[in-house]
Amino acid sequence: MATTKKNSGAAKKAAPSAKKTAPPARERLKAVKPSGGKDDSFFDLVHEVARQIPRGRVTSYGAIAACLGTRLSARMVGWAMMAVPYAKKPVPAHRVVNRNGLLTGKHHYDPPGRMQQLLEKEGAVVKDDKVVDFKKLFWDPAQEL
DNA sequence: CGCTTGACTGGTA
DNA sequence: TTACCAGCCAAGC
Repeated sequence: MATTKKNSGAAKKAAPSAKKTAPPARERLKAVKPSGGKDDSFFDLVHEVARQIPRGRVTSYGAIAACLGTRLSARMVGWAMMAVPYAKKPVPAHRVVNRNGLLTGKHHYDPPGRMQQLLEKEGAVVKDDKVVDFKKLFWDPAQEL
């Protein structure tokens, strides 16, 4: 989104043309690499935390980032989420929403509405693409972990 | 080797 | 109240 000021006329390419961009070499590399369990990749870290999210519970990127010690790198968490589908283990990315409780990543799901469906199926109430009582359903990784 | 983009957040204007 | 700026890490071209 070119949040910064350097967005001027950078609207030439924008976003990878292919929705299913090639899986991050990082993820694939460790896949074949006998890491033994954990990786030094930031992605896996995020994936692990996200997997710890209880059913019917949601969390925010900042919470995960803070849990990892990189509160200022919430962006990376989002990037890691992009690699979720490429991750070896299933990651409930639908339980990860932004600090507003808005399903920002729903667009990345096969069907754009699947994220909401999953949340509703878990018992969460989603309205207008945002989690109702998000604060109540909020699950703090640092608190549980 | 360097710049841009990106599923974000928090603070300031 | 909403809008914009600045900071962080990583991958792609």
